[in-house]
Amino acid sequence: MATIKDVAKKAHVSVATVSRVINQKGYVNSETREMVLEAIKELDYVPNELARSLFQKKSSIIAVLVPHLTSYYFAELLEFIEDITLELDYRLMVCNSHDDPEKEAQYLKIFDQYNIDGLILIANTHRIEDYKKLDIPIIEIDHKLTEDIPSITSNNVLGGKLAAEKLINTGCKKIIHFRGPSDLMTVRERTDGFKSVLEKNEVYNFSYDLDFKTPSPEDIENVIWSNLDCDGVFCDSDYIAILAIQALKKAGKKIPEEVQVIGFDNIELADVLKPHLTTVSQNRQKIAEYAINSLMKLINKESLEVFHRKIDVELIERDTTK
Amino acid sequence: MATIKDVAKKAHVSVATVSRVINQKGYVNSETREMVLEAIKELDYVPNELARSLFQKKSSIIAVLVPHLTSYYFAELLEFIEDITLELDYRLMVCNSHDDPEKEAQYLKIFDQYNIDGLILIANTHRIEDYKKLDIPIIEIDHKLTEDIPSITSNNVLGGKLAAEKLINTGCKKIIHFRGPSDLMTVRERTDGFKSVLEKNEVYNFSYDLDFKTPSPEDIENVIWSNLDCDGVFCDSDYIAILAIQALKKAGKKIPEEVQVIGFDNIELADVLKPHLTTVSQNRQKIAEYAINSLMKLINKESLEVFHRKIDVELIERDTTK
DNA sequence: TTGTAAGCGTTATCAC
DNA sequence: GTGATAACGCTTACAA
Repeated sequence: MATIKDVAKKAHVSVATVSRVINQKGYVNSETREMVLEAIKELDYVPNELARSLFQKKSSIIAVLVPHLTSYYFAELLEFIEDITLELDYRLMVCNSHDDPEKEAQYLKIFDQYNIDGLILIANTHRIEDYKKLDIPIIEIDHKLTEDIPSITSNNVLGGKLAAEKLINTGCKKIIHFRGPSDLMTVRERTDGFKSVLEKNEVYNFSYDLDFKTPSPEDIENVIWSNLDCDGVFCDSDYIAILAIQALKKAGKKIPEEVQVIGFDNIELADVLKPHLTTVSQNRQKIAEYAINSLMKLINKESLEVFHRKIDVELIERDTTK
Repeated sequence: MATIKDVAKKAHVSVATVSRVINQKGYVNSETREMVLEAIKELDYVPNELARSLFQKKSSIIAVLVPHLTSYYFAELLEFIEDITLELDYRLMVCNSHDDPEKEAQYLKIFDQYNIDGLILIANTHRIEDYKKLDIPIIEIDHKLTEDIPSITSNNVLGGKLAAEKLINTGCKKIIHFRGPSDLMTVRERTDGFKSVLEKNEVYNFSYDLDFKTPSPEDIENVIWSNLDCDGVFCDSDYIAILAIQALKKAGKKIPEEVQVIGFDNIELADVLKPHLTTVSQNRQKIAEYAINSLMKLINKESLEVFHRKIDVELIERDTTK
């Protein structure tokens, strides 16, 4: 590994000059520059980012703390985030919390140690204080833990409303809402939006809590078998919706003629599996873009025009609704 | 952010002593140690890993280069890898190549810049020389690009054989093999294993190439409609198998009575979607464990007892075979 | 326009 | 046992 010294020696200049060339800062004679560039090329020199980081107290690394890697929603979000950060010449450190406070704490420490420039936080946790202690910029996705930490979330209330309106407008009279854990803000918001519309229209409905990561197919089946007269199902994830559809089919229900189903997320499978799933689409690309964008602003000490941003969701109508 | 100097000052000792305490190296009086520990706690001090890395020329960061994040197979592999690295107190840098040589090249540069300690390579690429130039330990997963780079792969030949044997033993006479891109080693190996058994038994079969990331449902459907007399389908991924099952159902085929289907990977959905999919299971946990294990050995300058390791696959029989 | 040298936060090698 | 101090590879005043 060639160092800046090697380059300096080869180009017969000082390390300061080489540094100026690399960083395109300060004056440097164009002939000298050529020599240096030449030497850099010959030696295959790349500046050591660690040394740089040490001096500048910034690492060009940003961390993403996610609760899981294996659910499509998070994986795709991460993929978008990675795309953008690479473009901006930042690196990505993945931190998988497994929703485990212990692991989060472990990572929290690491962020300081590596001069992480910023953190994208997608956590179901509630250890707000620990995050506030961190003196690096944070952008939260999906949740809004506190007013102090800027956030990007989907407009979940709208999502709930859109689903409810669709089901009502197509004549549903008894609706099951298979939701996520109701202690999550996203879930409560969707429920609020959903119920607000249904109650105004006096349509019978109830919510059943499931785990997002491993929703129990048996539970779903049981709920459906004890409510065979339902004609609408709204699910807080497409994965849950897929399970619900299976249960409904098993119960001999025709979709969408007898029962309509709406999912949430718009994962890849929603458009592939049959029947194609009507779903509330979260714009993950936009979420990722705004998140990184905002994070960059904070890193550059600029202020955010919108501190808590809501990204609109959209109802994608496919074959599980009329 | 407190530094080692702050701690030294507070504890009325030199930085050298603090360093000794932190690293538990060299002699240090137990009373002094107590004082230092006290100071560390009071100041909430954590050593700066970048400075450490700079000196030691190791970063405790390992990089994982993957072709995608959104396919379940890679996501879960990454998840296992992250689990293990965190346990070993290493950080993970995710590098998503999108199968794009440009991006790979970009990342290749970065590995040097950050003193990355090792690389887990899961690439479909063939830029062997560039990787060899890298003077960091590499473990390759899924492929074996060259004899020089140690690899961990599933026993794909065995996978193909197991599938073929199952189909033959249950009476299949005409078998379609929906495989991945045949320029991939994994795919060729599976094909080899598969065909070796079928040809020995003189069973008619043919292979059809698909993209792993976005296999075309239309292509699958077309192939099936032009081969309605087939009674066995072997797919190189569970995702493909799911699409094939849909096409078969649409064609009015009964599974497994009229047509049997076997997938590959054993993703989560295989055991959830109906009919539950018979599949060749790749042991991702074991692959991840061996990969990190081997990488650690290389990092510690130890030699590997097995340079190219094959992990056995297993046929998981569910409801799509007799 | 260029070079010298201090400093970023560590660790390790010496003396003492 | 402990403390100076050089070194890791870089950037940036400040001099020249």
